[in-house]
Amino acid sequence: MAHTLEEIAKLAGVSRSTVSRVINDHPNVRPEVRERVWQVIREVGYQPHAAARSLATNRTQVLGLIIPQAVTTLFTDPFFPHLIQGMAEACNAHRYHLMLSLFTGRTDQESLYRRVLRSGTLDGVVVASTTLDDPLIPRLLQEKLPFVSVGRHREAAVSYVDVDNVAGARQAVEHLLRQGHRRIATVTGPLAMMAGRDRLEGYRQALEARGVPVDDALIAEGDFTEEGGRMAMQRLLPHRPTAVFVASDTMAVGAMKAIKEAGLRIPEDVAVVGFDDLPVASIVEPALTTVRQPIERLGATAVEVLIGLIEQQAEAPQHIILPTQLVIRASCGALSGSRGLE
Amino acid sequence: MAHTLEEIAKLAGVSRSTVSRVINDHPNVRPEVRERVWQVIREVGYQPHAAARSLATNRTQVLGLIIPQAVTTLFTDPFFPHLIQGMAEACNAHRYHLMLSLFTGRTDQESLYRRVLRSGTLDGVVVASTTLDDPLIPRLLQEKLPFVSVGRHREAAVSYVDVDNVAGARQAVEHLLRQGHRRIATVTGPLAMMAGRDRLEGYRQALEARGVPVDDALIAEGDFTEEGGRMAMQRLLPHRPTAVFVASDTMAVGAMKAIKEAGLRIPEDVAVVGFDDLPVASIVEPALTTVRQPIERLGATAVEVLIGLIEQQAEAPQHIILPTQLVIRASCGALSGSRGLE
DNA sequence: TTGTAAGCGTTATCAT
DNA sequence: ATGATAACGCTTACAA
Repeated sequence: MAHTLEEIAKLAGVSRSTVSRVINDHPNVRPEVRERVWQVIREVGYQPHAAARSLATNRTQVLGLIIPQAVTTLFTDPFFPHLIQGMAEACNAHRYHLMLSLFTGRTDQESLYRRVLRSGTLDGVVVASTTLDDPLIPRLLQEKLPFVSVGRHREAAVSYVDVDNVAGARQAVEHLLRQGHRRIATVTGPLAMMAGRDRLEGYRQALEARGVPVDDALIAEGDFTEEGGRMAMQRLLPHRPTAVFVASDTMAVGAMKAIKEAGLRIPEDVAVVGFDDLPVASIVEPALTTVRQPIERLGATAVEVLIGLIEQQAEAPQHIILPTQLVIRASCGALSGSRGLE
Repeated sequence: MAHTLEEIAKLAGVSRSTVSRVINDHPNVRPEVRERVWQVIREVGYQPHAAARSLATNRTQVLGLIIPQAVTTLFTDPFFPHLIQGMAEACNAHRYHLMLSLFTGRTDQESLYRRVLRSGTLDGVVVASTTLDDPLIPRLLQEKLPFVSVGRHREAAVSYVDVDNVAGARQAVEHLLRQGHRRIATVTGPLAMMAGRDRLEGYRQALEARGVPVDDALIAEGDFTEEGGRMAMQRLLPHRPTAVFVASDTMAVGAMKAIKEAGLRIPEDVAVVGFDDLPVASIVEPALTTVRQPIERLGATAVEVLIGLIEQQAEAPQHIILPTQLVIRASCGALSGSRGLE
């Protein structure tokens, strides 16, 4: 069933090295010989043994996606499936494989780190949604394993791929300002994550550009979960915002619940804008105005950058920022124009 | 940086074989020697080279999750993230790794099959949501690679883990019958999938047990997508059902849209029950009554069964069915009791 | 252009 | 209880 180079060689009447050359597309093989060898390979359905090859070349053709402990609960967020889908497509296209390492609750971190990072199983790693001080990053830097972060990182040496969170948030808030809103609140993401900080920064920039003072009472930190969004919104409501920019759609769903529970209408009493454009954004009522980010492209790009690093077509650090796009639906009040504030 | 057995041996003043024995917990090593070797290993942070080990043992400690082409669009369904989470946890617990193979659109199927199944990279495979005639199954059978299907399969030789779709659907429909409904429609899953068929079978059984005739006009096939659910419901509405059992929550969201678009109320005019208990079930309005399935446990169980097969603690085929649970919310009208039909 | 042979880092068999 | 030594299946100088 499982053949070896040696057998193919015998069947084709050549030596092991010649078969190897054929398989690896080396020059210096007579065309007729090459063809004969391929013939045999196809006939018997030969497939090189990955481990043996990897032992000889010190390459595995396997990339890892590492999602740190803290976010495994968030794995239910559609962000990750999209990211993975993008990564998987890019991997397939480049003939790499994708290994998934979720640092789940009871896992012994250290042993998993070692098994994953030091056993030579991975040619490179994509890390997603780390916190700013995640110990994984220095660790990776020190292992000298090629890696790319999905999400900006302050450490200059880190290669990353990200969307333009600052600009996206700024657009969202500018849109609300254009509607005439002045008391605009925000539910931020975790400020321990760059995405959380960047979206808050975009909020600030938009207000300041318009000369609207930033009021700390109108800023509440969330944790990217629905329940977190709901609780943050409850803290904001007493300060009477007329609009709120929520840093993720999932949190926005929670925020909308809080608003409705308080007996207020969306968008008449409080306009809402989210971030992500997840499917849920068009399911909720009213449909959610939000900032769309190209998550699959983010994943594909991360893989491509990583492969570039591995195959040394590029040097670390690589920094790539993808654009976002404001998607206007009913929750911001711009469609009905009913506020008449334009 | 990357040490070898040889180096550890030298540092500990023993032979390579002794170090190997220590690492693999073989008996016949003097306790003091064992301790000395571990000491060195810890000091230098040695980690065995996976490829070398795998070449010698013919084991990789890697399991594959294969999702066939047709469903990659469905990867956005929260079903997969949950499944993966369960699988990842089980893998971590048993010191296996998880490799993800999505058969994405433009992929060359055959070459990916070969690279994945015949290169010896995987000790075993979990396949998810195959269609009944998916060529992958016979292929796997023939490769003699241990594998487990998430989802029942008619081929007797196939090991599988599944939830009790028939009983779950039956419960759902029985619940509607108990509410007094008689014109109960159903939006099925794809009938090319076992889950689609089984849930339809449960629907049938419930009706027949009550002596309610099964009316084909009240059965419409969906495809597990929201839009598919909406379209199927549109076909059903002219036949005036007073209730509908939708074979997935995602489709139920679409069905609810269709009902509302037709100017009907839920549950007063049409009661709705879904299947899955995804997060969206509690987000829609009214909240969706649905059949909860233990998706993470499904994933974990699949991995455990697979490992049993690989390590030969069990013989194929293994068949495991997990129970479901009816979750009653507002969309079926049972909470308000407003239909007064009880 | 092709073949020979020496690794790659383990495990496993056999002596000792 | 420990140490040589031969695999495992491939790549890659080096020779021819």
